[in-house]
Amino acid sequence: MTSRWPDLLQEKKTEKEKTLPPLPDAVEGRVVTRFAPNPDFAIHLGNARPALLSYWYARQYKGKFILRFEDTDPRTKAPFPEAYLQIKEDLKWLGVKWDEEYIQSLRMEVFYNIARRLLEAGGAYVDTCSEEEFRRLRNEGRACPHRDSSVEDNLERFDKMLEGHFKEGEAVVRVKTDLSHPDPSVRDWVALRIIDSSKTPHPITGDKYIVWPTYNFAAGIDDYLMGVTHILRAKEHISNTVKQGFLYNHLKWKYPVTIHFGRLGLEGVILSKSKMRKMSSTATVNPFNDLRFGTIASLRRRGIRAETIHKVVMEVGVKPVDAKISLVNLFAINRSIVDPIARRYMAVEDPVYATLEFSVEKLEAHVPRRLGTKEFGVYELKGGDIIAVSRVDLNAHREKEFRLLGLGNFRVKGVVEKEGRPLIVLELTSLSSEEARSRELPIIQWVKIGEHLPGRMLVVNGDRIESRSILIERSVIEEKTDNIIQLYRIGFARVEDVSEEEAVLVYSHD
RNA sequence: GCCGCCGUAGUAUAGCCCGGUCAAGUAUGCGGGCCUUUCGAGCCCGUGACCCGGGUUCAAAUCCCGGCGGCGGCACCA
Repeated sequence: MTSRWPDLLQEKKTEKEKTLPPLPDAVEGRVVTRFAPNPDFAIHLGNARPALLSYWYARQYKGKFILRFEDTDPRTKAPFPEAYLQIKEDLKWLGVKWDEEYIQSLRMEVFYNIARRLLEAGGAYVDTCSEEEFRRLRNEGRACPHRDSSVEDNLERFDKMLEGHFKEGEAVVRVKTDLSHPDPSVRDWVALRIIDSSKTPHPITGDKYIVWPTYNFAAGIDDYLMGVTHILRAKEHISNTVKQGFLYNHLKWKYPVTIHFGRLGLEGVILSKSKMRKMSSTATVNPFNDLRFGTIASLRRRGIRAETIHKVVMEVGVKPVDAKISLVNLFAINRSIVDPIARRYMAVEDPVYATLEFSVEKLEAHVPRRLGTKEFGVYELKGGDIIAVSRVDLNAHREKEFRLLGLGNFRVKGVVEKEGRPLIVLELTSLSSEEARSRELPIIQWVKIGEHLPGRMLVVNGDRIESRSILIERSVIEEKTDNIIQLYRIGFARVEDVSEEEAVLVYSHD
């Protein structure tokens, strides 16, 4: 008994790090999970939850993880050809690796075969009632006349569906469930329907198929055929689990262990796929990473790191409650990750030009590049050199002394004209940073002309994206695309593109 | 029509399943202080909350009942 006490004490101390709870009925080496996105758009933060949790569990139990594209609606959720690739890229970026990959639109014969088996088993029927008629009967808990058709009739009419004898809406295959089920949407749900793919061709199979499985039919079948043992998905699928249960009973299959967790929302960005689709219809380059979107591609472009998304998803875990994270909190997590690694640069907006006046021959500036290191940007300044500062800073401190970061303390002495333009004259008062601190002088950043690079910084402002022009230290040229940097007194930004002529940045957060 | 979830500080949330360790944790905000080379970054300290009513219990944020309030999902989308 006494020997157990030290263990207990130690556990208390180390329990800070969140871990995933054990997966029910999981056997090491036998776990199979899947992520099954619809390629009608890129995935967003909400999708990262099932993707990461499914992948993490598969890995934790040394099992298998499957990526499956569920693209069986060319009509109302027409897949985006580019989305298949984008989703794979997003998953890779998130650190998710899949062992197998499937595309449901290439498995249509599989679905048709199971449909025949189901019809043969008497577990389904071809229904040619109108939608309204069926709905009326169903709401009263009554059977539609086709429910009692013979197996032969059903098979024959299913073949007619495949052969194109019916138009959209004229025939569906329904799974027999329970006409008195309290949830009307469960009653004899639709397994296959007709979509006229000559009107709305599928990006992969074109107009080859006109009978398409619904989500519940296709996903239910594939989960079984692919040997999925554990389904991790959001609560919105609870009623789908009930529906698929009837399918599994007809076919004498055992349903996988299912875990339903809450939805993960992000405030301050657009998460609605239909809205994003509409907005991106005019996109010229990449339709998926508009900075206002909550897609993984957009967050990434905005400088959010995969590790940040991992933390958020781990934090919300597999709990059934919905979670809504604010952009501010996402930024806070991201900042803690990015702050130690981001190099610092000075950049100014709306530049005002100034020349420095001092009595020594030259000045040397040391601009700290990286926290806690001896890495500096070093500048030598001689009389007559020109620097730029932000207009707002100059206006705010015109009357007072201020410190130019890494250089010295100055005050505005006057204005001279040079080549027809006004040039502010700044007079050195002291080099001492101690003095600046003790007198609480404001510190502002500056850029030496001649060692600068013009730049643009994209900033999300409400529902608009602004492009602000800046001058930035030329040494930013050493940064690579996707690096996160910090601009003094402005905030963190991601390097989108940098060349000899221009730096393009995307603003992340303070 | 049906199914389900949630109401914790200004905001977003943890804790609730397995009641006591919760005079309630974290982030952000706000107030104050600190920072060897200088930041709207960081660090430290402080501030501030369990929807209402009843019940069970020695003990309830946690269980039960009722009320009020907010939200989500399904139906030939996935």
